[in-house]
Amino acid sequence: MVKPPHTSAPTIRLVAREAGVSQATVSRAFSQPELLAPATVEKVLSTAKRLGYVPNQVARALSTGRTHNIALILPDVANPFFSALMRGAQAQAYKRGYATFLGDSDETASLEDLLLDKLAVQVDGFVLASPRLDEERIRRHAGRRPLVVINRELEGIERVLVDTASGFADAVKLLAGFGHRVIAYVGAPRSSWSSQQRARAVCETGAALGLKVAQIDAARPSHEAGRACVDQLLNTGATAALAVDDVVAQGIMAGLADRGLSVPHDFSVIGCDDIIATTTYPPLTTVNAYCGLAGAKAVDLLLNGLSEPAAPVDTPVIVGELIVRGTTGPAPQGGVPNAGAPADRDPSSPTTSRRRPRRPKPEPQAAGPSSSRKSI
Amino acid sequence: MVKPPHTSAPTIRLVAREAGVSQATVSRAFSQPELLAPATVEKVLSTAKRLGYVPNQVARALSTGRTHNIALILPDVANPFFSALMRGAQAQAYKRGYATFLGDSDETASLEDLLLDKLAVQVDGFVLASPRLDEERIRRHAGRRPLVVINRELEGIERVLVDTASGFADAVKLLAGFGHRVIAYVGAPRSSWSSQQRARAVCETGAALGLKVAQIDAARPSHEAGRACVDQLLNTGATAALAVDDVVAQGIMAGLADRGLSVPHDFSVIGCDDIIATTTYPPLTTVNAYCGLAGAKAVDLLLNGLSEPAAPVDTPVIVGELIVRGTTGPAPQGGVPNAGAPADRDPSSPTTSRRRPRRPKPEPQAAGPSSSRKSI
DNA sequence: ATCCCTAATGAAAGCGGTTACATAAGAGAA
DNA sequence: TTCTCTTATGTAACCGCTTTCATTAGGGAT
Repeated sequence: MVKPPHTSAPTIRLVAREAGVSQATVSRAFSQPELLAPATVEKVLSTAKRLGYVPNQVARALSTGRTHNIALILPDVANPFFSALMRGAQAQAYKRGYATFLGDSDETASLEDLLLDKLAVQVDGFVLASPRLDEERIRRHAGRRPLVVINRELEGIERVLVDTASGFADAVKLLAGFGHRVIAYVGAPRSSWSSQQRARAVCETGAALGLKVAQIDAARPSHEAGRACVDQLLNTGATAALAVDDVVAQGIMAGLADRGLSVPHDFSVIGCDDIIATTTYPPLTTVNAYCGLAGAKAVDLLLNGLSEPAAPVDTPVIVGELIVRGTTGPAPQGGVPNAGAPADRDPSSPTTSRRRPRRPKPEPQAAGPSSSRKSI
Repeated sequence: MVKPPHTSAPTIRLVAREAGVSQATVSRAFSQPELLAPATVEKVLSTAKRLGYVPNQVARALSTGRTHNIALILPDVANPFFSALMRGAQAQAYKRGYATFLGDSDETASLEDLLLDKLAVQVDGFVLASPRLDEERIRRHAGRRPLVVINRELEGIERVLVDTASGFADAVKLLAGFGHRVIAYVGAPRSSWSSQQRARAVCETGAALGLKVAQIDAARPSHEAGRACVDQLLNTGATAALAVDDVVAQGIMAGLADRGLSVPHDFSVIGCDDIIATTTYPPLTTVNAYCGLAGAKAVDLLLNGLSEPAAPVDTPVIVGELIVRGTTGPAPQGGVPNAGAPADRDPSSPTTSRRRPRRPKPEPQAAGPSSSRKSI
């Protein structure tokens, strides 16, 4: 037997001997003190403290089958939506006495599968955010360990959904009120539950208000994709765009800037998630997706299910709200000004008739609780 | 004894019985097959496969003292520097067969301490990124479990450092070449090792080139802080700023925009980390800190140390390089134009003499491998 | 044929807890 | 007083796997 790498910690046996009680008593002093005489508990805990004893989670897990760990599996930690989600989830798990494994699937279904397999024995349950896995395999994993899914609808599997439909509907109304007649939705691939939901809300509300709605689906919802689709976007005749998320919205803003168009004077942009929205310039009008809350909720659901296995499947829905900031304004009279070719395609072209708009009024400090982005 | 929540997996005993061998043989078939006759290994593995047996990590950990887990403790997952770092670390750990716990200390030393305590028994070692903890406590934890620190110098403790000094020196040279005579460094609190290192590089190089260098220390390195310090920044007479990280740099850009100043025409800005640099507009000139690489290196160091405990303390240094993009340009003739008060302080003031600069030439597609920022 | 050595396997004692079951000591109730 | 029922604690059997030590069977060497 290989000795543990460092000085081995005091065990329950040592504490028992020192306190003059049995192992069982020490164990109970920690896990079920109500079974013991108060004086005994006191005695045990104090000697434990004196010796620096801490119950060994691994041993406890082996014996009880409860690890007090959960795992959070997500497609990409570097995506701020997921970072925020993770932050919320980890904090909530910690609060409830659970430690969190992180699994980054790098957007691939197979890696997701492997992570789920590998971590299964070490955790009491999983939170699976925006899974890339097919339904069948998700169900297989769910059959082995409790599992909560975020942003995917699977009948019979616990899930938390972020409902941004009403937020997007409000966003469309805002644009209609500003006089926009043609708007566009820039989405992710059709496989994304969230993107589909948002697209539907935009189309329906737009139709109800008599707007013309164009839809563009980016190959992947990235900054680059948002930036690249701007030509296509302008061709639709739209004067405003709603993006599937803030990152794409920011990309669209960059693309517009490339063409010398100013936001919101020449074009309005709305994002979703409210995660990098306050750091753009102008600050982005967006639909708050309460990412952190979604993570925390999922953890709660999972842990509640653990203590009450018979509980019925609950499906909390988080409703996102429109937050109006600086990237939305009146529709430009006469449509979008004839923008030059993008700068990087024609760097030598003279800067023609570029109007600098009146400065958008940035919502002063009331930009909502901005996520802290500190540095090293 | 409470039964494990779900269907219990087949154990080593079952496999042994089915294969007609002893437990020990099954165990060895998995961990030290070279001790067994090839035919036996074959027989055991095939019946194991048939039964769907997978060795239980928890039991293995209890018995061997090796968990095959590590923990990554960092101040804030939502900070893109740390998300990137985490991504690199987790991927590397996975490659080497280790699972990763995530601990977010929310920038507080005490929580960091608790996380280290709580996770200690479940992991073979820690990666501690930019710790907020005091040296004494770090050493205490390091005495209990192997521990690698990122971006902090502690004699005798393994660490990986990201050396951005030469990158910042190059950045100063770039600015000097552009004719800037007064520059400023906007840093984090003095407690940050990285910020100190960068400040020194800027001051020394600036002095060598005959530039005047101002230093501003933000209370926290956040977007808001960067934005808020712009007044102070302009008062120094500087025509260019180097920020401790990209987030602060982005904040500075927002603050300059508030005042109607354009980058890089009126003012040059340089960041650090290269993590959100390609998503700003114009794309940010920055010093690449190879965040992901730092995370991966730290994991390697940790795991190598685990297999060879006697190995000498190694201190890999990752050298960051200057990446020139669109936020740096020639110093404005006659200094920074007299900017109006920030928009949000005087929203009614007419937009006076605002010049729209010639469009900065954005480095076309060669903006480097942009981190993927996808959405749900 | 005898001895020694090696290779392959098994038996069983942990790893550090939890918990079913047994036991002992009081507290009421009859 | 005797019996039953709590209440507080101890004993010991696991949890699933690893590993030491013992055992057995061949395979040369002498």
